[in-house]
Amino acid sequence: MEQSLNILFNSKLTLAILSGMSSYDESDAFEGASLSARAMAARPMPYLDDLNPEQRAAVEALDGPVLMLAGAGTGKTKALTTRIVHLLNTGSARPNEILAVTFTNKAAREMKERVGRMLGEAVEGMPWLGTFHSICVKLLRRHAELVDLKSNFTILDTDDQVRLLKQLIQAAGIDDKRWPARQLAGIIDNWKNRAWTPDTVPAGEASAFDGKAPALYRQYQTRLRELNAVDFGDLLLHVVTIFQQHADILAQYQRWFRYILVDEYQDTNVAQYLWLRLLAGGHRNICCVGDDDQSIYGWRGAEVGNILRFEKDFPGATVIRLEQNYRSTPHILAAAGGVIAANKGRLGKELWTDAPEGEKVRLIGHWDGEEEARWIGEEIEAMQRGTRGMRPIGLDEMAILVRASHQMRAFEDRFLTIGLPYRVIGGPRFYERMEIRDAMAYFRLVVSPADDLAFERIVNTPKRGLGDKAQQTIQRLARENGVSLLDGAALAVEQGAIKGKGGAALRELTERLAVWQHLNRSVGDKAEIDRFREQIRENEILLDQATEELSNLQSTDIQEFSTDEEREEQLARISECELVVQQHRSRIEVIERYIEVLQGNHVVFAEIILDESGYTEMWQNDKTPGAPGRLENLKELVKALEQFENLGGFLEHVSLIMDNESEEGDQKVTIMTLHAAKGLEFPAVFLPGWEDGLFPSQRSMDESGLKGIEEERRLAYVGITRAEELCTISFAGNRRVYGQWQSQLPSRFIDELPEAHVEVLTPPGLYGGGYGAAAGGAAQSGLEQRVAEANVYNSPGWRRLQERAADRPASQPRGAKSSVIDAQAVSAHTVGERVFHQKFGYGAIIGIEGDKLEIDFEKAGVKKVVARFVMGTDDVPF
DNA sequence: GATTGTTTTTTTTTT
DNA sequence: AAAAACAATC
Repeated sequence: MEQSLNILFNSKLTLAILSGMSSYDESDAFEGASLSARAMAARPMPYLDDLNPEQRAAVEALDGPVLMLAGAGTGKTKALTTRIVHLLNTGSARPNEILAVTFTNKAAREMKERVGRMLGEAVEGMPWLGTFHSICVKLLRRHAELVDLKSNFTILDTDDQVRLLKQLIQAAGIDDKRWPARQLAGIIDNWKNRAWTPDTVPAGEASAFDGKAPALYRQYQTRLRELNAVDFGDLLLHVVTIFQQHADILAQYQRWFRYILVDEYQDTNVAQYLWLRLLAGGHRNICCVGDDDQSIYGWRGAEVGNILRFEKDFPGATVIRLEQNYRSTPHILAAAGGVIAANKGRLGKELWTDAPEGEKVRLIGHWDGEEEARWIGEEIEAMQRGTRGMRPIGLDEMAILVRASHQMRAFEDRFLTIGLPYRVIGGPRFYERMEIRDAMAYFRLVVSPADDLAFERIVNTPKRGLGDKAQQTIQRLARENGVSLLDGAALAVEQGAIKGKGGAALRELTERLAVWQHLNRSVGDKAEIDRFREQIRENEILLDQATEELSNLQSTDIQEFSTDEEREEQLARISECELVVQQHRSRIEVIERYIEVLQGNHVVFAEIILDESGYTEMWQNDKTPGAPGRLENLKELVKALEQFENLGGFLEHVSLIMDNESEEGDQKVTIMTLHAAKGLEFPAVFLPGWEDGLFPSQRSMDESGLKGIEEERRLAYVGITRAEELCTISFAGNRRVYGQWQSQLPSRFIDELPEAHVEVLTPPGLYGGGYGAAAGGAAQSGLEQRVAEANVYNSPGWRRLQERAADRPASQPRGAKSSVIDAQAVSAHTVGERVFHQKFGYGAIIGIEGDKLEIDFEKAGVKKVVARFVMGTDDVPF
């Protein structure tokens, strides 16, 4: 309803704008809406004075397609927010007619804040400023029925997805060991990113997963529909489908969103690109902001091609380059520029700055990863005090940016021992942690009883003695009766289909859930509250009676009883009575809490659910080291609830929020991945681990070849450009990989650093060691040579290690030394014999070790198995 | 079905 | 080296 009203209003405004767009002064032919537009147009635009000429051009080019190529630190967000303000201020659009998309919630939040600040809170929030995903949820809730969903669909995360796929894989009789669900989830995700439905997956791509992937994809989509659920990829894909199949709806939104702004355009995937192109198809008022040099999400479907192709997609587009950098020193920019110059097919930008020259980028090699961490720790402490005539730098102003999260450990270890405060950004997301997801599953089940996935997750968590068999019974009953799993469970309880402890526990669970669901429905119900109050009164009467009886009993002198028996009886009566009193008291307490819930206190509600389900207790009794932390997390979860209206609202928001709030406050060094650092800046940045295989990552090179290296190079560019004043790159000659020591070569990106902007430091402990970090690097020769001089490969220590390595024989194949023990003689099996194993199928014995057999299975590869789990076959060996 | 011991795998990056 | 997955045992 609200929508149609707005459209009515909107069409009036449209007329006004269409006629008056080119010159603001002519819109007075229209009254009503146009009046406000004109009034706004007359406002001064002080915000434009804060911009440089390019930024200003980008802000003022309101109509038609605009591509803003904004290098790192060039005031991109400023231009974008000012553009929104300008749109509003000129009366070109109302807040709800602007579609502004970002990739992360953080970026969306920041933009909202900045727009709000610039407008002085005059305009209420913009409903269509958000992430691709959050906007798609809104759209999809409105039109869910067009893709066979109900508008209260649930959003699955990766974990749910994988569990669902695992079921499908097993149901299809495929070995889920050889074809793990994770992998299939990745494949399907990829397809969805490219906007491929089960019907449009190209034949060439279909071969994955033994050629069964497309069929599984189709089944998965069917199953999702049955569950009334979508995954992340579906959010985009469904909306695109709706737009493609319903021209009227598309047209409505094309009119509705008068201006479209896109942040980080280089990160869009095909589905997002289609989505944007469809929406912008009418007026083409689309402004995309991005930097092809900062495209680092190719692995999750981002297409740099989208930004490279913009001018072809939108002919006549205005292209504006923001090249003046306000963040970094010239040396830092030049170093970054030197690295990125090696990439091909760039749109081309050259960053420049007015800032004073500052320090060169510093480069240092270390003996190993621990040494690197130690050095950086010392360096941070020195910089904190102020070193080499530089100002003291606060811990908050320093960051260590790593390629992969496992690199963080060395720094954490080191910083813990020297007591340097640090903060890790990234890591497992709060809402992905097991305990949080369990708790959320309980909440989901209370809000929507038909959520089968949530039910599956928590039936036996905490342990209720409901194993596979019991769960299959529930599944069967649910399927036979065409009801949800929860209802199926209720049926099972009624019919007594599950016996013993499990049955009793299941009864309690279903009853409890019924109570919670009732509470959830009755929030705000006055009559219900009165009913509970009545119950309290009843209990109070009973409590009074019991109390009185108790005091009577207690006032009787126990010595009055002549026999021991009588005395014992009396004592038993007293304790029974005490118990009754206690029971009434706690009942009253419980009901009081229920009343709080009914009065709308959903925080108490969450506590009740977690307590009564036994979930809190489960962790309290858990003695694994992680348990206290998990309880803390649960507390945090409950606290986070405070900010929402009710449980339902909380669940809705949380499904899309994947970034964990970083606790602010204390001075701490930040440790995070390069990916997480995009969009951030720090006065001092450390970039450790620049070694071939680690950075650029081996995997990236193996999987995507040259393209992979280019993306890694962009990652290097992102890393260097995070630094404002001081950037320190380092590498180690040796590093532990999977617990094995490996020697490393310096990253090829190091060779690409322009030597004029780099200072090579000498690591302490080499060349007879002991000089300060700043002592070395005076040679006149090329950078590469200087690196060679300074790095560990020329050091005596390095040679020593090489020699030692040569002495040691190459590592033996596992088990080789012990496989000849005489147990072979007593074994019932012989090497070469063909055998059968329940789980792994047929295979040939290739080694015998006591009662353990090493078998090369035909399907499962080489495994070690205990002999008694293997049956001989009559087949001739080999 | 849960607990214990053993083997295998993991290291990109995330809405 | 540590976590996860698995096999075997209780």
